Amino acid sequence: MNTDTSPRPRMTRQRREILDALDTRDFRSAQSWHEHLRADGSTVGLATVYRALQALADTGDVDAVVSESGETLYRRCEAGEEHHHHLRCRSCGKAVEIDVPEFEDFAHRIGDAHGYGDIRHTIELTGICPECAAAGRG
Amino acid sequence: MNTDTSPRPRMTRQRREILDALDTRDFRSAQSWHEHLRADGSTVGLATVYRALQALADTGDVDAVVSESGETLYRRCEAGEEHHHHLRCRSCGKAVEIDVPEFEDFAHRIGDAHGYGDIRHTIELTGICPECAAAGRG
DNA sequence: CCTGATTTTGACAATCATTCTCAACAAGTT
DNA sequence: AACTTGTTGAGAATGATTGTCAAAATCAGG
Ligand SMILES: [Zn+2]
Ligand SMILES: [Zn+2]
Ligand SMILES: [Zn+2]
Ligand SMILES: [Zn+2]
Repeated sequence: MNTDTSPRPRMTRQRREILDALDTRDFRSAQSWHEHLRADGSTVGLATVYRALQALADTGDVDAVVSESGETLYRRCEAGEEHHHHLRCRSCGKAVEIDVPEFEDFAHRIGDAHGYGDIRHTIELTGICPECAAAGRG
Repeated sequence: MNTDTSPRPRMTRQRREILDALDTRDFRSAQSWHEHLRADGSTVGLATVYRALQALADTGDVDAVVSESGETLYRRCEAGEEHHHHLRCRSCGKAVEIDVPEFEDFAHRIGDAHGYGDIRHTIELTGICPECAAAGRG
């Protein structure tokens, strides 16, 4: 059987630029990343940014969370990082990675207890970071 | 000062119908609740359903969660119920309320540790309920 | 019950994030 | 260089949600 169904993506100028932009490790929407890129002189298209971020999220190279307003926010994940969660600033997107070890088991136990299978969980902490609080934002 | 800024909403036929429909205590999108209502003979408009659900969510009479696809799902909350979380079926919306007492404190401790204020948290467990699993859905 | 002040409704337009379309383009191969 | 095939980007399309506003309904008062 051939399990290599998807060839590795080609390294284009756009993909490079997007990867570079992601070094600013904050949570931002695809549109926001696009603005940043254009502001930096890039001519990359919005659709391309969406496609790249989704592809990266699929491979686990970036984290994606859905904000309270329903937008999807993306952030580069530390290489080789394991499953984890975030404490994110609702104002600027700055995030800290957190572990909630006790919860990982708890989730499955609860699922089993109610007969639910294929359990997935979401844990998101949001707040206002020190900088934003000091600046009166948020 | 007058703190009573919002008069209690008028009891209209539409509001009554929506409240009744909510007795089916599953998580459904505004559009889905609207379909149910129409299927039951109601002539309520979509915008009205959106407005009612949002108002109820604001007062805490219904729970609102954002699904992975970004849709907002609503479900009637048990009267007088305190803060809680859910284990929800991704296929049919059936949900069980769960407590995660250990986590409630943890959230604030983590926030303090990083200097983040106005901490909020989201915990959602999703899975496939026994019925859906048996029916091959999901 | 009638009336008027105010709220609510609903058809439809408008928004907004995201996805789709498809012809032009560029990466990587030979 | 020539070719094959994945990638791009402008703009259209989609889908959920919100805004608009005239018509209808609620609920005090009289
Ligand atoms: Zn911040
Ligand atoms: Zn986890
Ligand atoms: Zn189910
Ligand atoms: Zn909680």
